[in-house]
Amino acid sequence: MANETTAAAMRGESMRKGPWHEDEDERLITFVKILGSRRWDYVARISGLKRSGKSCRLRWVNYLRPNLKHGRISAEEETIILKLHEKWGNKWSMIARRLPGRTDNEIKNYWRTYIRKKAVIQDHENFRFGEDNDKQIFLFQGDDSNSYFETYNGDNYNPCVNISDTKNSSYASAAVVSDFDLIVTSTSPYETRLSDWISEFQSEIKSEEELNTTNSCYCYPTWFSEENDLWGCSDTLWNME
DNA sequence: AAGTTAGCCAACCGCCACCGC
DNA sequence: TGCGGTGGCGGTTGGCTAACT
Repeated sequence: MANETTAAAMRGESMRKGPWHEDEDERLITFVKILGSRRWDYVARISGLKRSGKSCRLRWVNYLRPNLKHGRISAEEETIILKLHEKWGNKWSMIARRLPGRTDNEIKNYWRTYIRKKAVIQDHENFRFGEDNDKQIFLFQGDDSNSYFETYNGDNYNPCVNISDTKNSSYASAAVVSDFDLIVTSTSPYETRLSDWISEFQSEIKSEEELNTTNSCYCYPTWFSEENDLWGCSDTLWNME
């Protein structure tokens, strides 16, 4: 761990990092056959690989272990992943145990690249109008140039308000928001991404405001007010409880 | 043909739980 | 009982490559 590396450094060893070479793989396989796939620190030391035990374990589990399947996830596997994720959430190792030959890392990567993307697209295709003040609301602009808001319930973003529908809105209009699409759907911790986004959004909006373009429209969610402003990052947007 | 962007995936990092001393 | 070492896990990063402009 930090300490594994530190310990190695204290022994005067420099740890290798980065991609594994073929000869390292061969050596690791040999020593795992002899010593077993348990005491990784021991395997790392005895084998003479200048890798941490953790790194050895990871390489073995994700790449060298026998009976690993490499290649595309099948439709059946995808179905299983979807079902189990729905049931267990991001318990990648649990899900992986139900998919022989697949690693948690592989499933995690797959989820991030394919399934999530699909889910987002599906959301957008099926988006329905509605309003739910108990949820957090975010501004989007889709491909079809319809701006709308989405709610976040802790797991998903669900479209809810078409802001072009001014009759229905407690949202004031003032300036156009350009080219926003799927801004809040990324997978990093929510607050971090959101605050990054807010910063970018803020500068973009402000510059647009300075231009004072016609055909423009700011859209404020219901919790927005002079005292409680979006850019001041106050209150409900960051309060997920 | 060269530069840029997006997608993919291997590997790393940080946290936590467990275990033995 | 507390502490250090270790393994496991989920989140994140960075590099490679293919696709696009």
